[in-house]
Amino acid sequence: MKKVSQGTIDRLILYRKVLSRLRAEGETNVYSHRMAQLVDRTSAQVRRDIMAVGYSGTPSMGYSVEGLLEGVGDFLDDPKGQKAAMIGIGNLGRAIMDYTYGRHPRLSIVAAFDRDPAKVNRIIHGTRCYHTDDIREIVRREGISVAILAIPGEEAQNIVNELIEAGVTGILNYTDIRLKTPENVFVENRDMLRALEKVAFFARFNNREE
Amino acid sequence: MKKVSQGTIDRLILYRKVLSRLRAEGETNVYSHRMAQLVDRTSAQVRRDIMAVGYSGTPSMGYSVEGLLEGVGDFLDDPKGQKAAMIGIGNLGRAIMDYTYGRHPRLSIVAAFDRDPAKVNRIIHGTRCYHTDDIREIVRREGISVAILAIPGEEAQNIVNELIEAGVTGILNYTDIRLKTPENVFVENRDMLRALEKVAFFARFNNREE
DNA sequence: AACTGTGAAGCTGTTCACAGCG
DNA sequence: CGCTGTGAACAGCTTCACAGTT
Repeated sequence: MKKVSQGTIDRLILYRKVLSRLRAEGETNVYSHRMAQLVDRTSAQVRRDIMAVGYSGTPSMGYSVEGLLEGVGDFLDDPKGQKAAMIGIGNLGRAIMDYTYGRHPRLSIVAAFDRDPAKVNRIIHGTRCYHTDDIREIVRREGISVAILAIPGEEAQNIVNELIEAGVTGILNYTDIRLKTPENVFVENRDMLRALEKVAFFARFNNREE
Repeated sequence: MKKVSQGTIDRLILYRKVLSRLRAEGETNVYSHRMAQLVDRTSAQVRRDIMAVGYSGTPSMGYSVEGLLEGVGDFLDDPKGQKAAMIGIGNLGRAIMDYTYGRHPRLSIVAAFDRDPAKVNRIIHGTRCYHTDDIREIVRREGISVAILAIPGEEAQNIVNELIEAGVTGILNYTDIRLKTPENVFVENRDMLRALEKVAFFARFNNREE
């Protein structure tokens, strides 16, 4: 596959959500201009992004909502599905599990880990919680490729090392530390304090949108 | 002030954190090359970013850790301080309050809101929780400029309207809906499911870092 | 007439590379 | 010498604008 930018992926994920709402509203077709309006972008950009997935519309009808949804889904998702692990089930871990539960057909959190023995063996939304000592074993056995870090920073690097060793190649990092990872592992940092600082900065000036 | 990109702000926030660690470790000076290494960027970019804050180093010593820290702080922070409100104190709201509590000298969460009467009037880390009906009054009275949305999507737009009317100009949106806001309000979207989808996508290929 | 798909132009942010300095 | 600060080159992404299609 040719290279696709992070921006394009971000937007495709957004288009998918918009499209599924359109479908729910009974729309069968949509023009790039309407899509653009719904996500606050230009129509040219919408068309470019859609080029990346290899789906084509027609000048007369625009895009088929159903067809484009499928095209975007095939592009973004692994057809075999992907499994994720939640590391840490404090308030944040639980919030994310609540929020994502049952929302995605081909991507789901199938295991949770915590080092508090009181939490081990609990079930959250059908997902079993294990001890962090068992990360390597479970991740490997389940074929988990994505991990969400919702723990305090101190332990993070060690756990990440184990995750990677067990086959994880994508990490969603809510920790405030900078992880050291090999080239082929994708890390998305989502430090919440840093996000707040950023918003505070731009709140001080009259500014552009995201 | 001239225009500064979001990327530069993101990195300055990061530099600040790195610098304060260096200070804690007793370092008094630092070169752009070392900074670059610590945040995984090029030295040229570090120097460019620092140009934006208007601080200067010297060829012989690089940058003074103390001086640069102060320069970056003066650039990023409002000297009068800024106040933030937390909207929603479910798991996510509490996680963020725990995590950010006492971590920033010039930016703090001074009020929380929830519509569950059982939560109203509780105190979390010294922060009072009010009913969402009182948002307009409290936000205005306290001079709150930033809000963090940690509620289900349905209510979000209405609450945002009130927040903006009361003077909020920056929103950190953990909701999955796209907010409609006037030009001069800055919105940072942090939908957690979308973040997970993104990581899952890039986890499938051997990829670049953030 | 209005849309898609897309070369090509335009822009923004990043990196190069070097003058100037201690 | 090795560093900073920065003009200039470069790269990547976004937008323009239009040929092709129905």
